[in-house]
Amino acid sequence: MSVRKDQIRIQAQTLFRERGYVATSMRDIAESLGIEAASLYNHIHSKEQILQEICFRMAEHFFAAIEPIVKSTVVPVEKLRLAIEAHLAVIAAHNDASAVFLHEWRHLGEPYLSDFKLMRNRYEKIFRTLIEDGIKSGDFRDMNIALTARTMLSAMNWTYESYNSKRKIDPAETASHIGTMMLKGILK
Amino acid sequence: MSVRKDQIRIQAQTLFRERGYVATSMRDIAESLGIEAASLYNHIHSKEQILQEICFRMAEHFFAAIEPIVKSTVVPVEKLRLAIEAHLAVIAAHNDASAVFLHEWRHLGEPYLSDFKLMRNRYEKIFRTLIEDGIKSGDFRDMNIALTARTMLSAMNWTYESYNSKRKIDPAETASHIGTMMLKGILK
DNA sequence: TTAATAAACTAACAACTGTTAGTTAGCTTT
DNA sequence: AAAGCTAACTAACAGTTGTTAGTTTATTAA
Repeated sequence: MSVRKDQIRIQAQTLFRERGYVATSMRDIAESLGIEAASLYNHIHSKEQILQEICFRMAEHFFAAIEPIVKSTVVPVEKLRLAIEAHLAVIAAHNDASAVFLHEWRHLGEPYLSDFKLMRNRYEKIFRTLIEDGIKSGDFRDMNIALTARTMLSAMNWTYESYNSKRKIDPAETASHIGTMMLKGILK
Repeated sequence: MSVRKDQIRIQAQTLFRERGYVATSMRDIAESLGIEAASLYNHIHSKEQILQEICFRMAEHFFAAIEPIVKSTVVPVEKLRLAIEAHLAVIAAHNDASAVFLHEWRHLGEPYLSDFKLMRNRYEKIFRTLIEDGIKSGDFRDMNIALTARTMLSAMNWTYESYNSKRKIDPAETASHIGTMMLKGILK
């Protein structure tokens, strides 16, 4: 909504990523914006609301990136490759927020925590289905689908770390390499 | 050393894993042992010392598991497969501690934080070398070694999650599947 | 029996936490 | 010029934090 609220969320993303949600105080966030902690409450309802918005906005980004690919008519192997690249592109585009999304969601209170878990499971299910389709088409080996999906997602979800350091990393090269590695890993 | 100190560390592992280091208070740890918070200080020096011991003990476990494999004379491909299985066996054997080791180390203070990062880099370097050897022997494709090592470790490091739920997961099957997936992913 | 030790206790501390209430200064709209 | 709104401020709150000091109790050693 307001521009100030966006600034708060962006500063919070950085701090939550660096120190973690619990170790970041409202006074830390305020200081990074050059205002007092109490002034934050002109723009947001609570500390947890900031976390909620970071987490659920990221969830939307991931779904938005992957849904057109799922609905497309390309062959299973290529569909999974595109999904991997889309997922990695979202992480590269929303670096700090991805770190918070991946590590700090457990500090959400109810009912947001349950909603979050449901959404995450729904997202993983998309990858499970893509893998299953590849098995049915005879391209992938017959394997433990849940285990494969979790392994693939974890092999991707560390990449936000690499966009922080001094070395300049090319997101496209990263995506290409991880995509190839994961696909070769499960092809017949 | 003392049995009570071990009990404190074990309870802390569970709580740190569930709620995170910062969100776990000394009173929480004390309560889980049926004593008062102040009584903990008869056995430990500080809250952070507990975290230090969890993290550095785990580091020792990982090195101890992998060093004999590195020193062995098996062929590069098999060496990497054994290293993957050893790494996954350590995680399976030290479930809660692995979660803390992987996620809470950043709350270490100096000089422990720097020491930890050095050790972790040294450990990753072992995997980088194993991959490099496989490239030199002509078994693995020529690829970004650092990127490959990080991807492999991340593909392994989520597995502590799976040993918590109601479903009974077989660590050996997990290790076998992830090992195969990673190796096929990088073989020529 | 006496002395020493280990491990618990109660009480308290200063600092910090998220948040609320009430106020003020500067724009914008009437 | 007057009124209203936005976004900052100061001050304070009740609760929690890690930790220390001093005391008590039970077990072990002399």
